Amino acid sequence: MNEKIITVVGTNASGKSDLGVFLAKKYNAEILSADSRQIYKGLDLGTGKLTKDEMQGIKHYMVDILDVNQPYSVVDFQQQAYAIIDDIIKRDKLAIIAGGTGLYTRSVVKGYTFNDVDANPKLREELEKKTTEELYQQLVDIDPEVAKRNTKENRRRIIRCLEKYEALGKDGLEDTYEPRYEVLQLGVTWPNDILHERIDERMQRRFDQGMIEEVETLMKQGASDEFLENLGLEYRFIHRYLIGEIKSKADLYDQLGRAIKRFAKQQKTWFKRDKDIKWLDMSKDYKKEACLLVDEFLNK
RNA sequence: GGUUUCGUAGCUCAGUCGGUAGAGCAAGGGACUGAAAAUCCCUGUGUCGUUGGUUCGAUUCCGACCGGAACCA
Repeated sequence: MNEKIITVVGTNASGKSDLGVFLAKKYNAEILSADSRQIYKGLDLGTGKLTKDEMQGIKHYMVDILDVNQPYSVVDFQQQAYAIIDDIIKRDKLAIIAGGTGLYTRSVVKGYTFNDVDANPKLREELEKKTTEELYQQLVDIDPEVAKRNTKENRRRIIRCLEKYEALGKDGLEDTYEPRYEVLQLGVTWPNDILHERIDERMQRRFDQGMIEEVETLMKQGASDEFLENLGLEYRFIHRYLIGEIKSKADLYDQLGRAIKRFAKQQKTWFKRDKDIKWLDMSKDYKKEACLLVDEFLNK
C-alpha cells in the first residue's frame, strides 16, 4: 500500500496556509509548500508568504530555496517534493502539501511521469520565427488529438509540444502517470463575493506593509525586468508601476485587484477538474469538517 | 429662473442618415505534463430615462416631464 499524504489546495486569499498549519499541529505533520513563487527568496509580501510567527514552529519546505532570476519548473518541484515527502514519512510524520500552484500539486498527487525533454533554446529560437498558425498546423500534422488539446492560439504550449516531438517522436506527446502516494485532497472554498472582499482587503494590507518597496528592493538587487514581468500579478503590476507604465497608484490597485480575482477564477477552474478533491466550505466550521475527513483517511 | 448638454449591458462609452443595438472592462465557462501568479480559447436580450406625438414602423425625429452636468443670470 502506498504511503498517505494530504494536500490543501484552493485559490489565493482562501486561508489554505492557515489550515495547513492547523492540521500540521494536530496531526504531527510537516508542510511542503506548492507555490511556484514562494520558492524564491525575497518574494514575501507579494506571494503572501507566511511569516515565521505564522508558521507556529511547523517545519515548512520548498520556501525560499532559490535566488531571483533562476529558472524553475514543475519537474524540479516534483523531484524535490518526492525526496522531502519520502524523508518525512521515514521519520514517521505526516506530509501535508499546501499551495495554490495547481500544476505542482497535481504533478505529485497524480504522479506525472515527465519524459526527459529539457527546454531546447536552439529549437525554440527556430520555431519562434514561424507564425502561430504555421506551428499549429505542424502539430496537427503530427497528432490531431494532441493539437486539439492545445488551443490553436496558444503559441507557448504548441512550441513545447513540438519540442517534445523533436526529441522523442510521438512518444514524447504521451501523458503518463505513476501515482506514488495515497492522497487525501482538501480544497478550501468561499462564496465568490466574500473571496473578492478578502482579496481586496489582503491586497490593501500588503500595500500598507510595504509591498511596493519589496519590489523596489528586488529591482535594486538585480531582479530582471523579464523575470518580474513573468512572475505575474503583484510583481508584474508593481514593476510596471515602478517603471512608469502604470501611471498612478489608483490604476495599480485597480488593475492588480482585477488580475488577482481573474487568477482566483483560473485556480478554481483548474481544481474543479479534479473530482477527488473534498471541498470545505470556509464560511462554516471547516476545521471540524477537515479533521473528520483526515481521521477517516488516516484510519482507513 | 434661462441656455446648452447628457441619460443605451453590472461599469465606461460607441451606434442606429427611422427597420428593436455593439466594444472595452467586469462576470461566467473552458484548456493547460518541463515558463503555470505563466500562456491561451469560448460566451453579450439590454422596458436604448419616463411619457405623449409624427410614422407602416422610433432607442433613433418632435414635445413635455424626471434625473445628472456645465454655463449664464
